[in-house]
Amino acid sequence: MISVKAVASDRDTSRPMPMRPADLERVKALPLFSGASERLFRDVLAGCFLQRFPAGTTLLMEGDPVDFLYVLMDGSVELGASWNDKDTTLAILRPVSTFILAAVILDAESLMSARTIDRSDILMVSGEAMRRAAGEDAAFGFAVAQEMAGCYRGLVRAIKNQKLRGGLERLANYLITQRLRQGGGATFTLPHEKRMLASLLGMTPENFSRSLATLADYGVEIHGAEVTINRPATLERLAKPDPLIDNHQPVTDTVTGKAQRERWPLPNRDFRAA
Amino acid sequence: MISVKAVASDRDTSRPMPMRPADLERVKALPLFSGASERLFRDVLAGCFLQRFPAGTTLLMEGDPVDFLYVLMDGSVELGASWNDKDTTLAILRPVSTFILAAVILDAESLMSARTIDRSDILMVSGEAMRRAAGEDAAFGFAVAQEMAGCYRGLVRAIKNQKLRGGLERLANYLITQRLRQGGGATFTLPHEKRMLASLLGMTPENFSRSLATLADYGVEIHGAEVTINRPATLERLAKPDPLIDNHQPVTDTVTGKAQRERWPLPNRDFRAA
DNA sequence: TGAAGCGATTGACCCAAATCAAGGCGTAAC
DNA sequence: GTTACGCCTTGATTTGGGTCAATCGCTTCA
Repeated sequence: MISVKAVASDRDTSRPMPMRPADLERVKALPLFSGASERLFRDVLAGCFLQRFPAGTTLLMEGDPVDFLYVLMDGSVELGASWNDKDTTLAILRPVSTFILAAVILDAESLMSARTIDRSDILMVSGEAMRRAAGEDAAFGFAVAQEMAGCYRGLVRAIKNQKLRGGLERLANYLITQRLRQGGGATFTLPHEKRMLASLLGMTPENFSRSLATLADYGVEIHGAEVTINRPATLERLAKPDPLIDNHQPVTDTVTGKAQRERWPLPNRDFRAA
Repeated sequence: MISVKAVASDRDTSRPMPMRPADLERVKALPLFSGASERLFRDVLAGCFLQRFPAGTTLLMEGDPVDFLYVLMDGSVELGASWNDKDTTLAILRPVSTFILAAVILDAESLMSARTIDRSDILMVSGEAMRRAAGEDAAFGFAVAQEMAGCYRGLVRAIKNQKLRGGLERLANYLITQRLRQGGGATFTLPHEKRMLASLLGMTPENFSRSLATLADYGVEIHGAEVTINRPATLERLAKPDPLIDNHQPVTDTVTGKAQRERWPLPNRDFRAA
């Protein structure tokens, strides 16, 4: 549970934002929309709105009906779940990402909660418009199917990671993945609070801390959020990264969708529908 | 690892089967295909073939390229994964189910292995035909998206089950779910070997056995594969079933797709694209 | 400049689950 | 029948991870 300071300040209230042309371009660049015709794109985004939320805002609770597809334009969002007074982090999103697409497609209640981590700008797109467009436009329907397939495969990886590996191994692989995603240098920065990473990796903050300390034996130096991997080969011998669990694709400007991440590093057979 | 006795018998070799009209009807009844036109259905299934496999046949290994959508018509199939000499069961399928749809849609390698548990009849549909049809026919593309969304939500439930609950709780909820799926009577039958259920629930066979014994205190009687729940309320107090984790939908003849299961028990807002 | 609050760390302890080992039971092969 | 093998169960032990508690350090705010 992260509490949010209740400050009576304008900064901390959510509010509508003007939608700039640059924002539109970034949305259009998403694989989900990049194949759409100008007309379909306008139809789907008609009535959408961009909104700024303060850090710690609950966008959606588990079980809530889902009326919008959310697109994170700026900031970061945590997807989580809870049961019986326990809770866990299922994913941490960075721009530009869509979320709760599955619930939108099925017009179902959300199985996850969504909360802003930092102040975030979020585009909200009519779920009804999404469903209508996906059912009427073959190319768009296929793009939705591909995006869903990518999300599905991300979860398969997550379950394998969770069921087959121990905490230390999950952490080691997380660090290797982060290193690659941040350019591959020896030093990089943990992108979020350690407590949240612990929850994402399915461990307590205490064990996360202890596991980080253990990794010193494998050449991992920690100073605050700064991580230095001095002996990558040693760490990999422990982590045993596997392309069928870990998605080591570096983050680029041109590749942002879950489906795209899943297709890498395969050669691009005809990707979009002919 | 389940070893298969190598018996030099005709029964134990896979072989093509004639596709009966009744089989076609059962495939057509799947939500994935039920909205398709006769023409699209014929196009997609052109070149498909039905094949009978003996028990224990590996249909697909992790990392294999996926050329076909598989449809389990009869028998049962285990989807699994392994890493570092450990392995785990991700799902156990019963007819009529499709599998590895996500890999087909993205033309990607499989993240899971697939193995027959019993002798099984499996329909193999060209992945290329699936992708082409999904990209050309809006209704079919949307049906694929819905099916993927249903599969996705099934995995979200699985991760929540795994990360938020302990072994005993997972078992208790599994029993409650099985009871409902088998008609809701006090007594029902475990549908698979205990060792496989243990793997599905993320525990060792030893702990599975011990956990079953523990549940005697909660009114659960075990005789072989026969389970009797004498005090459902007591068991539920332990299990704390949650509609956002457990899918308690009873199995019916008319509802078979992953997407359909996810929509229940919501009222049917216009399901198929208008 | 404190004081409060929160995240991170560390240590002591406990519990759940994995491992190792042995034995029972049912089924299939000979 | 009898043997062999696989599955299941049960017990003893170990281990990974969770819980509880105390402390440190940083940031925020009065």
